[in-house]
Amino acid sequence: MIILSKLADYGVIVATHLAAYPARQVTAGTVAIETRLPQATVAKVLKALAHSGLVTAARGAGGGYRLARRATEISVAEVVAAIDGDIGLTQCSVHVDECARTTYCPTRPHWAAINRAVGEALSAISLDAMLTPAAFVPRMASPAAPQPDEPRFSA
Amino acid sequence: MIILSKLADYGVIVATHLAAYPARQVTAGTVAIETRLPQATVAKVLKALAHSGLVTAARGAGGGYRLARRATEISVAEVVAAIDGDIGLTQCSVHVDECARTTYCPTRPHWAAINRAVGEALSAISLDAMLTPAAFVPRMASPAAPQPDEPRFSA
DNA sequence: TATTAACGGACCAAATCGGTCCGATTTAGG
DNA sequence: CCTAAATCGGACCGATTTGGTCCGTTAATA
Repeated sequence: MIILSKLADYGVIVATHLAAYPARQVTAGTVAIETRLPQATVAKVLKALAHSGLVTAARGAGGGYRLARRATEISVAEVVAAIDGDIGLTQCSVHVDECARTTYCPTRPHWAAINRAVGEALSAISLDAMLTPAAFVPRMASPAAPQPDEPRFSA
Repeated sequence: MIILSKLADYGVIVATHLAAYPARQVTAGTVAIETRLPQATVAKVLKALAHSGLVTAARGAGGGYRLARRATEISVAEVVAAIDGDIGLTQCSVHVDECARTTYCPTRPHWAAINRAVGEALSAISLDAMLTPAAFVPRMASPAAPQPDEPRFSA
């Protein structure tokens, strides 16, 4: 299974690209070329980012986008949430009222702890951190060979 | 966005239900009734769990399913992976070869660290733990009011 | 006033997902 | 044996979501 939608993935790429040149104001078309992503899709992604306030948009000639905050102060979690919406593991996490099992489902309360962990993992890394070279990423390779029977969480 | 598919969610519910009566061998129909889930879907879920070796299946009259291991030794991560497949945040996490951006995409290596965190969160909790009362779930409620501008990771 | 570029939304094709159903196979019991 | 009970392994469909494109409108610059 893949957790992030393609759009959210693009969102992180685009936002990280903007973070690489903080002062510059760029058009959606330029970002598309530089990231080698389809331009119509990049425009859609930037619209979503602008709508959530992560980037500021300037219309008209000479307009374009730029980060609304410093790259150290925007987390991957925010970018993902801007495009895919608020993050929850299960149906009842996001749409609490629509779950008829609320009263008798024993597993439900336990998702909260896992949810926190996922959220914190996504919140802990900033766009600025995404720009640092891969060599500095902590524990990128598995310390030991993965157990064959264990589910894999690959890079 | 919702991370787990409905089927995977059902899988955890069903597996947890089996964990509640470790010695019993039950049919898919019985599990469906007791969990109040549609029986055809429960059958599908149990098939997937059996295929991955998490539960053992006995065919024929008097057959049914039971956990293959003790409830303390099966993690939520395994149940989810059995139904939704191996877990990865991005496309390039799961289908490494299909990503044309591999060579120049700066963000790619950084997903590994986040991936680990998500995987560990899902691996840390066992089916047995899912059965413990909600009052013992650590830090279920937020210690402080959530920041309005921060993405939410609700229960 | 013309050009540039974001905005807002509609729109479509494709893929995925939830859910059901059926024939084949296996086991237990009378 | 023969029948009933169950899983197994797929196929299958309808609904929803998703990825991606396009267009008219608005706003800003020169």
